[in-house]
Parts: sequence; structure tokens; C-alpha cells
Amino acid sequence: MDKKEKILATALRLFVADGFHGTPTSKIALEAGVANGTLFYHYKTKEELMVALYNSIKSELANNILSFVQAEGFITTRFKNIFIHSVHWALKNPEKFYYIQQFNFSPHLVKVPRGVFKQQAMPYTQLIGEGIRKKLLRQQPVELVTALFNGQVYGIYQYLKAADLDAGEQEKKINDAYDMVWDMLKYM
Amino acid sequence: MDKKEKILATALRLFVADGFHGTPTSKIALEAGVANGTLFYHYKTKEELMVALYNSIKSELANNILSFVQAEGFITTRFKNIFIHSVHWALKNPEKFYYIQQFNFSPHLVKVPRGVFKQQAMPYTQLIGEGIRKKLLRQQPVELVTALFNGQVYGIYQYLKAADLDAGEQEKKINDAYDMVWDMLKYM
DNA sequence: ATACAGACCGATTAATCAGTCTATAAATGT
DNA sequence: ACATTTATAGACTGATTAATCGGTCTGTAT
Repeated sequence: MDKKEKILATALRLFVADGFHGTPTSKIALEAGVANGTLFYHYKTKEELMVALYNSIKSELANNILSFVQAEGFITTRFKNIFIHSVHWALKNPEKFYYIQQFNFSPHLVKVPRGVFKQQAMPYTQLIGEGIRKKLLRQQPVELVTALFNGQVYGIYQYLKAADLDAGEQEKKINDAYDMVWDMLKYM
Repeated sequence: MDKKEKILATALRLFVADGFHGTPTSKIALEAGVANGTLFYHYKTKEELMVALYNSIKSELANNILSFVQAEGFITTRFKNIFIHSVHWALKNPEKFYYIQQFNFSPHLVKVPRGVFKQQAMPYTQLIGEGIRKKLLRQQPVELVTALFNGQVYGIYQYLKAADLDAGEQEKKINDAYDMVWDMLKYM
């Protein structure tokens, strides 16, 4: 693992544990096993590091989802896959999932160019748009359907995080939650 | 408005605009029109101020909702009222709504005693629990139903914030969203 | 009048920390 | 071999800022 990545990984762990303000760059460097100067060689400022971390997580997530969207199959199946897979990703990467929210509700969000969001939402937007056009999903703005869909991924995640179920029960609840989401979003 | 409240109000504005780290206590004091020492007279530390602000907003919100829950009427009507009213509150108090999320995804959250959350979730929990028992809502854990319900308030808020509709259209979308939520959560 | 309480003040301080600087060492190209 | 770029190191600093502290002011009870 090269130093640049090591810095990112360490920053993720510390930022989530202690917050942006609570983690000095010196601590990140120390725990990443690099010198202070090295950190600032790769990232000009602390904020640049924070933004780079955000972007790296976001695009990892986007690529991950994209591989599912592109898979063969009916729209409805792909729709379900995205939901299930998103929840799984969040459960497997709780720090990354948390970091995204932490960053989203920080004044640093504005440092991310507008277009990046549209770009990364594309897979969702396209699939949902197609679903609406083909009358598989509600006749509502694609942004509304997307927002409610995302709200649901977040909602079930919060529940599972607190509930502490075993793997089987957890899987069942994710499926139950999806059935409910489907009842909310399907064409009627 | 007494100084203690003025400090809270100013802190809210600045914390939302510039983040916790980005707003020095001296700036809060200055813009609140009080001396530096006064701020620390009322709040022993900066973090204590942050927590106090969080608690004050949370209980304002809880009281606000509570007044609706206690209103007469069918469970289903009250359920709908909570949804609609929560969205309205968020739209009318965007800074407070934002601050809650900001604080929720900060390392300071642990400074809030566990019990406070259960306490403030009570109105929801009780109503939803009753709805489930009376087979008006899905036969799922009350925590799951609550989480999905909250996810939806958040989802529609995000949509409305970005969509910039006029008052009439906005109201219509809130109602549409509620109908969808109802289809998700109602007993089948 | 006198005593007391507690809200308020703002200059000061002690500590922290983002970012710089200078010096090497690797790697890469010629 | 030599030159140039890239990567690494870590000591240092200047600015910032949370929190303190000694003291003032105002109202109220005695």
C-alpha cells in the first residue's frame, strides 16, 4: 500500500473517530507511518485531503453500484439489486458510509464541483427514469423517486445498525424493507 | 432576548454556516453582542454550548410534534399529521434541521445521554406501536417502521430543498410523498 | 446604608496545529 | 555517468483560539 493511500485510509479512520477538528494532520501522518511533510506533499492542505477522501469514497461506491446496474436483467430486478447491494455496501463499510454523511453536513461540501454529483447519480437517475417511462414506477419526478429511494437505504441502514441482528435475520429484514420500498415506489 | 438565548441563536447561525471548527467562540460572542467571558460564564466549554444547542433544538422539535400527536383523531390521521408537520417544520427551520444532522454525524453526539433519545422518540414510538398492534401498520418491529418513516421525512425534505417549487406545488408533493409512505407502511 | 449574589466584561495566556522550509534520497530519463 | 524530477523526512514557526481570571456593574435583600 503506497503512502498516499495509507494517508487516506488513516485519515478515514481518524476523521470518523474524532471528527475533522479533532484529528490533527500530525496525528494522521504519525499513524500512517509517514512524515508530516509527506502528507502535505501529497495534499496541499488538510481540506484538500478531506475532499480527496470524500471523492475517493464516493467514486468507489459509484463504481460498485454501477457494476450492478450494468448487469443484465429486468429493470425491476436491477432496481432491487441496487437497493440490496447499497445496504450491503453500507453495512460492510460503515466508516465510509459515515464519512460521507459527516462530509455532506460540513461546510467543506461546497469544495466539491457541482457536476460530480450529477455524474455519480447517473446510474440511479437513468434506471429510475426508464422505470418511470415504462410505467413500472410511480409517475413522479425522477428526483423525488430517487430521494425517497435513498431515504430508504439510509432508513434501513440506521435500523440494522441499532438492531444488531444475526446474518439471517438481517438479510430477511433487508428483503422486507425492500418489499415495502417497492410498494411505495411501484406504478399503481 | 436574554444573552444566553442570543448566544444560542448566533451559534446556530455560525455553526451551520461555517461548521464547528470554522467558528471561534470569540466570533459567536462578538456577533451575539456579548463579551467573550460571558459566553464561558453560561457554557463552561465550547462543546457544552454545542450540546446545549443540540438539546434545545431537539426538544423544541419534540414538543412541536408532541402537540400534534396529542391531538384528537384516528391513529391514521395523526400519523399523517406527524409526517406533514415534520416536513413543514424542517422547511421552516432549515438551519435547525441541518444542525441536527451536522451534530448527529459529529463525535460530540456521545456527549448526549442515551436516555434523551428514547425520551424524545416516545411520541413516534407509541403511536406507531399502537398502529402496528391495531393492524393499521405493517407487522414489523416498531423501530424498523420508525426508521423508514424518518428516512422518508428526510427524503422528501432533500427533494423539496433542491426542487424549488412554489408553495402550492410543494404542498402537493408533500401529500404525494405521504401517500407513497402510507403505501409502504400500511397493513396489507 | 450595607452586604451579597451573580451576570457580565475583556485582556491575557498557554497550548495547539496547519502549513513551511531545508535537506536527502529514490526514481527516471538522457 | 549525470541531470532532473519526484518523494520523503522532520524540525520549526506564526497565527489562532479555547479558556481563565481578576474585577466591575446591577439589582435586591437586610
